[in-house]
Amino acid sequence: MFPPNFWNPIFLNPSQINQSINPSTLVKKNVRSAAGKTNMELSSSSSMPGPSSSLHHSYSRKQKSLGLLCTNFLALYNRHGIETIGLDDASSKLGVERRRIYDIVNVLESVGVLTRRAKNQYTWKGFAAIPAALKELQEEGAKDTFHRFYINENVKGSDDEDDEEESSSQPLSSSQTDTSKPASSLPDSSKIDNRREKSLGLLTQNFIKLFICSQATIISLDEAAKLLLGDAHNTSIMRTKVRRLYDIANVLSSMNLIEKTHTLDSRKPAFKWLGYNGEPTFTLSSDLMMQAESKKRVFGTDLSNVSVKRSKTHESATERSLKMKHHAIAESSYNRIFDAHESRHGSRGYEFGPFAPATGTYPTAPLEDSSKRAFDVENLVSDYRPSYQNQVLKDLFGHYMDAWKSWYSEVTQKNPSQHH
DNA sequence: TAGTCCCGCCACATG
DNA sequence: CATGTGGCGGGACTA
Repeated sequence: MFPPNFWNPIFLNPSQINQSINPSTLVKKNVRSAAGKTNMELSSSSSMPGPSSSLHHSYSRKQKSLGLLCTNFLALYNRHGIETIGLDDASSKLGVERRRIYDIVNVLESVGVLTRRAKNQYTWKGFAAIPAALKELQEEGAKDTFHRFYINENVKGSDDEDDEEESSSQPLSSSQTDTSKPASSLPDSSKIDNRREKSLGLLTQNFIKLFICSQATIISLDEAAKLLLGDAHNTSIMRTKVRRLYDIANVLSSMNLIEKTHTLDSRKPAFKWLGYNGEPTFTLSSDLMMQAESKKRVFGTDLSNVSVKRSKTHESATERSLKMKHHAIAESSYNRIFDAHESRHGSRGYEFGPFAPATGTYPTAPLEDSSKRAFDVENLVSDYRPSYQNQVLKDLFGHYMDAWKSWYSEVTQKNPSQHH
């Protein structure tokens, strides 16, 4: 093993974050052959490790995950004083290609955390903007066609797309968007937004609506993909859609808006909607978080997991129709959300290596008590509280640095050979 | 093996 | 035409 997030800015002092981190020193940059294939071994030479040469500890997919990147992005910008974010700045500070920044920014924007101001430039709105954004999405979903997703589960003859995005601008989209079809090229006309229809941002909003506008609390990505697509789609489309949903899920997870679990009935992996609980939560150790912050939350009772009804499939879908508005999804399932689970593999899978807190759990979200009932949109809005984050973060960084240092020295001593 | 999802080519949008 | 965006899906990595 090696320092898990070695290059991860989160383990650096905020002040150090400014000097860009350059992962490529650790991981070899991929090279694409002319043929377009990638050759990703790390390597230092042409020696090539077989595909399975696991040993190259120097590379860990996890460390490059979109979720982690998002966490770092948030750590970097979610604090006072930030009002503008430059893509190049983010890209260099986080040490990733700009392409990745777009992924993050697009979903963050769809939830209101960011707003595009100009080319290469985004305005930081902060988590405070989430409640309003969610509320809007909910209303939007409630009124428009969205419900039909729940009404007829299979088959859909005409699809339509629902959506439309932020601000309720147009009444009903109408017309276009039908060409959903296959290869048929499209009749020029309004196809321009064909692209927009498939954007990560819109997908994100629709994905969220799935939770927000229904009583479903847990949805698997496959279900989501089916719902979001008209359905009945060939595997290829589905596959692509699911890939995208993974991307989205990763960033939403790092924001703690959702969390990974699995469907009750089936063992299939799925995501649970957590909603906005008031704080960003960079998912650092809860102990630290708690101690840093005069602790206030108490572990709730845990209890079985989840209530809920899966969305789709039979009647559950039918009945509920779309009256979402308030239904308290909250009730039952809310407390355990932040406690119970998570302990297993770090929540969302990030690894904090030695930082595993004393308790051995990696928490996700400490947040304040108001966390539990997170779902009444109305309350959400009022629930927001300015963050106390700066101080906390500062403390946390200190802790992490210390932990890292000792851990690292320990490891290197045992294993002098591994540097990097 | 099934589930994840990184990575970067390249089409499209904009400047 | 150059640069900014970002859809897309191959296939590597993981559990």
